[in-house]
Amino acid sequence: MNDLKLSRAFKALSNPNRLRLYTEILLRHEEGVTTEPGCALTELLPILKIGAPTVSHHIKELVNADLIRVERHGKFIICHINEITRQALQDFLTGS
Amino acid sequence: MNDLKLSRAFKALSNPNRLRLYTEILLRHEEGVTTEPGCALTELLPILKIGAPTVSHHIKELVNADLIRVERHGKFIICHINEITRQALQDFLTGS
DNA sequence: TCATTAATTCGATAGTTGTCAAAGTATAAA
DNA sequence: TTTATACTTTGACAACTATCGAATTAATGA
Repeated sequence: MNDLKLSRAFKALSNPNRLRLYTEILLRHEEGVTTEPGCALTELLPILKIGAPTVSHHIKELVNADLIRVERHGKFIICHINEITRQALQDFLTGS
Repeated sequence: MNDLKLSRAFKALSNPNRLRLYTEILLRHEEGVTTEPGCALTELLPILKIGAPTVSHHIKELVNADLIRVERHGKFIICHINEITRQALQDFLTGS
């Protein structure tokens, strides 16, 4: 993963609200043994003190940075961690 | 390390030029067996296509985000990786 | 079909950022 | 003490970002 792509991923995590969204998706992603995998957008909305349009915008940024992917289930949007990018960031910080 | 502090560190890595600076400091930090530890600012300047004032500004941002620390050796500024922050970011991405 | 819930798009705006040129400070060397 | 090198500060400006309210689209259920 090149410098530019890495910096885009870091930029997506550089906003506190967006970082929080990613963190929550990460948490729910960790569980996922008995429960369904992924995280519904509706669950995330009440966690933050920002409106739906802004959350929507932030989710799009996370997707654009390849940090997460989303899929629609009827009315709902389900968020998933993109493991490949997550691993790439981790590797970068390891120095490998 | 809390959300806000984490997001500040990620923000510092969100600019390609600043990421590059951090990467170079990281590389030189890795070597450091025969050579002196740390990385002189003067070495970094010619790597990027930006002026000295901008590099100075970026270094300050990296310091403010606790990603690196700097020390003056006579005329020169030597940059060092802050291992604690680096480890914290890595831990965050591991989900721990 | 109508009402409800979930999410997105649009337009606006206040605030932030990256960059530079010019001027300034700090240290060392001649 | 003058000169040169290394770096910082300041002021400015174009570009970008986070957020909101209002309007819009998507899907479901009554």
